[in-house]
Amino acid sequence: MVRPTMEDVAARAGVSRALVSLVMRGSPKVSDQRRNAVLKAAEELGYSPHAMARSLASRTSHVLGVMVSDLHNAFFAEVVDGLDAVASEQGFDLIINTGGRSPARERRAVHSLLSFRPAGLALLSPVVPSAAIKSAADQTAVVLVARSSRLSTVDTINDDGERGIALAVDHLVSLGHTRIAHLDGGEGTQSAPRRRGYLAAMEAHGLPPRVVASEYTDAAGAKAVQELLRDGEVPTALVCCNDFNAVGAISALEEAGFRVPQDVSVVGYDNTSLAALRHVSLTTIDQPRNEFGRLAAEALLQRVRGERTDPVRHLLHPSLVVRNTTAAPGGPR
Amino acid sequence: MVRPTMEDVAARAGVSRALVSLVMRGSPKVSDQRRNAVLKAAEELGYSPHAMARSLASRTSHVLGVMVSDLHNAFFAEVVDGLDAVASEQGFDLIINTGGRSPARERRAVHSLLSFRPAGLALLSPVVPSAAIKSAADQTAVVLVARSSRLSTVDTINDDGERGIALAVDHLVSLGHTRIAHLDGGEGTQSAPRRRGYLAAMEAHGLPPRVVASEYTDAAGAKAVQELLRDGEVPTALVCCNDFNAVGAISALEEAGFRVPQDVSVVGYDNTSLAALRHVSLTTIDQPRNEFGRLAAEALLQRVRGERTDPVRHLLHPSLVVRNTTAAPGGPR
DNA sequence: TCTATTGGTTGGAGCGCTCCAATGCTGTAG
DNA sequence: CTACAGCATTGGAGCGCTCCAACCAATAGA
Repeated sequence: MVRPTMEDVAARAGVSRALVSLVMRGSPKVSDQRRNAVLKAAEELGYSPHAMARSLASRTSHVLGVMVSDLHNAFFAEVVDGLDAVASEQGFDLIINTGGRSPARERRAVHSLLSFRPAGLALLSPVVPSAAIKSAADQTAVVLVARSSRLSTVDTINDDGERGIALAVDHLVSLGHTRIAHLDGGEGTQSAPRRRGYLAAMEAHGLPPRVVASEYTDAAGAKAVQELLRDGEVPTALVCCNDFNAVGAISALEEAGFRVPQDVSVVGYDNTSLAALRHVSLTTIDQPRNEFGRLAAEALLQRVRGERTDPVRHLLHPSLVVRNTTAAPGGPR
Repeated sequence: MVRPTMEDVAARAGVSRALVSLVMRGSPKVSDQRRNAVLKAAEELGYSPHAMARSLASRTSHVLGVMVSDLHNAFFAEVVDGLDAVASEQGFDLIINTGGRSPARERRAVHSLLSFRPAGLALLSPVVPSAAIKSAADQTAVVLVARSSRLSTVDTINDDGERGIALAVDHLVSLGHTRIAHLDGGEGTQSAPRRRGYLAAMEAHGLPPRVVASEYTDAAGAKAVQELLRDGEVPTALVCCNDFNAVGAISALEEAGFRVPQDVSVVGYDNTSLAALRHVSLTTIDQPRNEFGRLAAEALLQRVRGERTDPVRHLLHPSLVVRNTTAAPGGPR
């Protein structure tokens, strides 16, 4: 349980501690003979450098902190994949932490991450107040994913929600739909641009909009459809605020005797793995999640390397994924 | 961007560095007057202790490393929640890392985690070879979740897969089913005990077993059902290796004109959030995931505190969650 | 032959903190 | 008035490492 130090390796290899340090950092100015001796000694002792001591001494960090607001959401898993790919390519380690969608827990999580003095911090869809983000940004490079901000010291990566919803509406219109309703995400992040996108797209097509209050869950989607049915006026297509909401809407429709897509077409948002299941096979809007992560890591690393101090605002293009929940009104084909 | 140190706080409060250290660690042997002065100075400077320097100096760590084999799987999110709850309660921080289900990446992830010299390490369903686990266990306390091991230096937390599948079979038998097939998880972890449980339960009921090779994905579940149908002999109930597999099986059944549960009953395993969706509403076996995490954290902390050196082997009881994919053969009621 | 130059190697200082032994300071007993 | 606790407080050493200036051949140039 007691790990060897650089000193131990040096003693075993018959060299100085500084030389071991050079070898460990892959310096070219070490003779092959010594290098091999050091590597051999390290191997034999099972030595690996102490990351904390290293960063303390070098006054630099090779760690990026990542605060995931909700680990249960697979959306973030892919963002993390993207972050990880770029980070590890550049020799950075990720330390991840979760905030459980509660501002208090998130605050603690950010605090804990900062106590490791990371080179940068990626906040994935954080719910903490802007002031907390600002204070984090005073201490390290910060990038926000799926949350916008006007702070001049933080970078942001978002998808263009207006455009995404417009893709959905355009798709439905091109199939021949005219009565298209939107199940709204309410207070959720990103629901405002999605609503705006819906209203703008409907207007552009000269169609009357119909926004139904809902939320980002399948239960809410089902409830919204039930209300819609009670009102008697059933649209021929539904643009939902996300995939869960869409799946809930679909089950409520089917329970009420409507067939999807023959009677009603449904479009989700996010292209979660759920949407891809053949049992669901949901037409939806895909966000380039992996790209979110990659860009977030790159934004951080640019700041770390001092290449940039101006904030960047990435607005990525979503894309339409057509599956089996949309068709022309009145039946497929 | 340059953070204040203990020295700065000490200077501002007009005390020594050591006194600040005592205050930061909540020592009782500090006069209220000085304590307040220090806290005030720290507040004004926006100081928070440097976790790495602290752990370097104290030769102790308040960090637990967590290697999640697959972030995309929400199963682990709940395990992490459990870990987090216990850890933070005891003043420990979690640093999470992911292995992406690849032994090479996992090895790197574990290495990276170890370079922080964590007090303990939780490996969630790791796929690395046993030797790698052993070498980690030489360096710190290790607990394995959803993977068994005979290593005497590591603790393990698993669900009783045999019992879980038996619950499923018993449920189906009690509904009147006799032709019950098992879609097997193949090479996946935990698929062996599940298969054993199935065979034992069928035998106990005096029924002929039927194991169909499959995998832990919805595509594999669909494929297995298609093969079953091609063979002509359709069972009245399917016990699947996990929820994804079950959902795939259901869509293949429906595509072939069978109704679930009227014609065929289907049971999943894991009780993922997918199973709870009303559109799916899958009868399944629940594993106490949060409890996995809590027990894992506790096992680690017991070792850290030196309360125990013998390994513990937790085998938790799964439970049956009845939803709408199971019914008596020949239709509900 | 002597001085530069180069490339490899080293000891020492110091990163921000904890821990310990030692210090100063009360207050009380002798 | 001295002695001695008992307590709050402090300087210094040291955790494992990096970085720098200094050092030491060995070779090249004059």
